[in-house]
Amino acid sequence: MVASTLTEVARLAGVSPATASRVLNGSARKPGQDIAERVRKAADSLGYIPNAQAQGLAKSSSGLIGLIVHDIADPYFAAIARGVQEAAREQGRMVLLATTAGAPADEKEAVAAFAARRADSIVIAGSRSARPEDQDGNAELAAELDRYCRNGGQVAVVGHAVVGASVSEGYHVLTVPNEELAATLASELAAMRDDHFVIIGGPAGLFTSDDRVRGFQRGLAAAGLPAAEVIRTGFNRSGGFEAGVALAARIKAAHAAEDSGTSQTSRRICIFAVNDVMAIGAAAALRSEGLRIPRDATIAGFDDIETLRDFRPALSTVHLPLEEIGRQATRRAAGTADDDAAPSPVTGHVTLRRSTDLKLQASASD
Amino acid sequence: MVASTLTEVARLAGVSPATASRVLNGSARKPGQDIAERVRKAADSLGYIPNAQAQGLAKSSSGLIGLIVHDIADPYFAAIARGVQEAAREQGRMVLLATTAGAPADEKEAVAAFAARRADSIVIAGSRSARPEDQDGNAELAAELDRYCRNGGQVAVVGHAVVGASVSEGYHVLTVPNEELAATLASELAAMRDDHFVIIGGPAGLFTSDDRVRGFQRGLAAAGLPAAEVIRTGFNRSGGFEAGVALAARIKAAHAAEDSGTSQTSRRICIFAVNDVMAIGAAAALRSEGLRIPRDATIAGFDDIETLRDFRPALSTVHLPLEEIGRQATRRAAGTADDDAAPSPVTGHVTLRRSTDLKLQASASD
DNA sequence: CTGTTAGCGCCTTCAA
DNA sequence: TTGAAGGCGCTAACAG
Repeated sequence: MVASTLTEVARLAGVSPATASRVLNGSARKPGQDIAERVRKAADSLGYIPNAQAQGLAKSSSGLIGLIVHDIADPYFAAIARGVQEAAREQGRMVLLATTAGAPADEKEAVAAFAARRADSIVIAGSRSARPEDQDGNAELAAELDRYCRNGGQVAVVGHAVVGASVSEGYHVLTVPNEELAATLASELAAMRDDHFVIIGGPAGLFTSDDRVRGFQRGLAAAGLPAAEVIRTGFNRSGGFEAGVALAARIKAAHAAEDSGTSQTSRRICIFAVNDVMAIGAAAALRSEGLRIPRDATIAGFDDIETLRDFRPALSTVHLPLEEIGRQATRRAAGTADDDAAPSPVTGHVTLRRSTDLKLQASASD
Repeated sequence: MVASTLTEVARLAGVSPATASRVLNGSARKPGQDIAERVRKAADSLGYIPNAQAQGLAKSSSGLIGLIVHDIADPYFAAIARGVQEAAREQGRMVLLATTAGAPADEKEAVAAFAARRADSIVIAGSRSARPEDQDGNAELAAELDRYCRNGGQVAVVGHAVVGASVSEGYHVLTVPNEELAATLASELAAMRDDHFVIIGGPAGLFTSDDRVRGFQRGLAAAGLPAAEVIRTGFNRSGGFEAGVALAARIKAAHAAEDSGTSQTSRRICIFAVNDVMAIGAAAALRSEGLRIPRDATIAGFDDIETLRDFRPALSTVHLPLEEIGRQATRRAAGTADDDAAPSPVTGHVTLRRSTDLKLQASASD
């Protein structure tokens, strides 16, 4: 990587590097028109591009913002990433991407790498984990973040604070009302049916999942219903699919029992998958087993992933402003938002669609 | 951003910065065990993190790889990004993300920004455009890329070369057989039906779209069929939806004519949307107009987007190894792949599913 | 307003 | 093997 330098430009323009710097890159001082013109001409005749590394070194700031996600191909993270990217652009920064599959140890590495690059701020988008196997990783991550913040870095975490993180200057948490929204979803669903509820959750210890499970149970309780059974599985499409297979077997067994008169009319199952992708997986499983939604079972998800909106039957879910969350987190970490004191909170809303539509249960409607 | 420096570590360990550097960061020379130990201890007692900017400045290389996409939230790009990210990780590099909505002018900016950061290589994933309004932007982009390459940068472009780019050292194009695959798709579809074909394409001038349209027409011609009508619209879900609305009207009109005996039996329509997202949009439009697929019309897409696989009716499409494409491009740009001479080409394959299943046309099957 | 002088933190010859 | 010195490209004080 060889390129013309500021010094070369300056020489060609017959001025000092300092002057060239002043005209080419922002500075409080404004050089004379004639000189400025000369420098600018020299600059683009040489195709000069400032060396951001050198600038960063000199100013000790990089114009970089680090983004940590579990998986950039997951539509949930992709949507957040879009928001982050947008906000970064507004701030005139670039985003550095790191994917970690949710492993705190990897996240720690990513933070260290961002710190090494002197990223101005870091946005952590993936769900926090309190699983025992992540304990050590979490501690290291917390330590790394702490150091980063002490060195003047800004951090914004989506959802929950990093386990063990000591609150310090420059550490912001963008709370997502997962629990409340899940509770609302539960009560709206419970209000109009007599179903048997089952929750398909992620691994225990994953905050986002746990919150949603807890909230849903709370909503059920508030409606005077017993707690739902919780099936723990992977926090992704295939996890949902597996759980769906198991549930399908159960549903079919119940149908069979019912048909043979062995048991009284079995209650229908209403499935709550803690995210849309899992819900889609579960729905696919039911369908592959010959069951139909909402006829044989109803189902709801969480997130309201855009790409999944055209899925049929339309998935009942909880809308989350993913892109906005990304933007907010980024702004928060930039200190741009003075509203750090009273940050505009993230809000979502329950969106009931056909996948939980009772009126359709009688008729076969895929 | 204040952090402990190599000098501090060296002082604490009682050695020279040079030695500390040799211990902490890779070097040919290996310092003595005892000394090395001392340095390492000093380093992490101070929480030393090397300043990548300074390292980059000194070595003039950054460990950065720039990725340019239209929109990171688009599942097509998200999938490619995953591959890029993976390959970058293998190479021990980090990825810098830029989104441009496909505007060459923005892409030029992005390249300049990457160059400023001294990115080791750049991967451009978005479709190239030859639209008149992009002419100037393309020229600038080509110039910028050329300069970047001349300065030692490596560039890999997915699909087509940038319009006007003069082939230079370090400029790689990862060809995607869009045309061939589209032709194959057309012939496979044509082989088993007597439908009236309609193509929903992106704006004229978008290479990826144009290639697929051309290929499809070629396949039709090879099957002895007349060229299909092409509807030009946005290269995204809403473009597909709009086109779908128009087609739905036409289909319904034909049905009405048929019912009233005004016309003879109208032939069914087989829609080819140049990408999956557009196909889904079109399908949604038909559905919202009360039409069913494949009963009232069949439809096929292109890309085989993972998130869309659970869509019903399952979408016929052309599978593209998106993630692998991202990986390959990244490797190519790293010079890692000696196979630049005989690079393993990208291959895809036609995947026919229910959305074009003729046997289902008689029965209503969503 | 312009030029000069120091570094920013690190790597890399070159001597020792 | 280790240390000393110079420079990567730029900015920020300080003179003039």
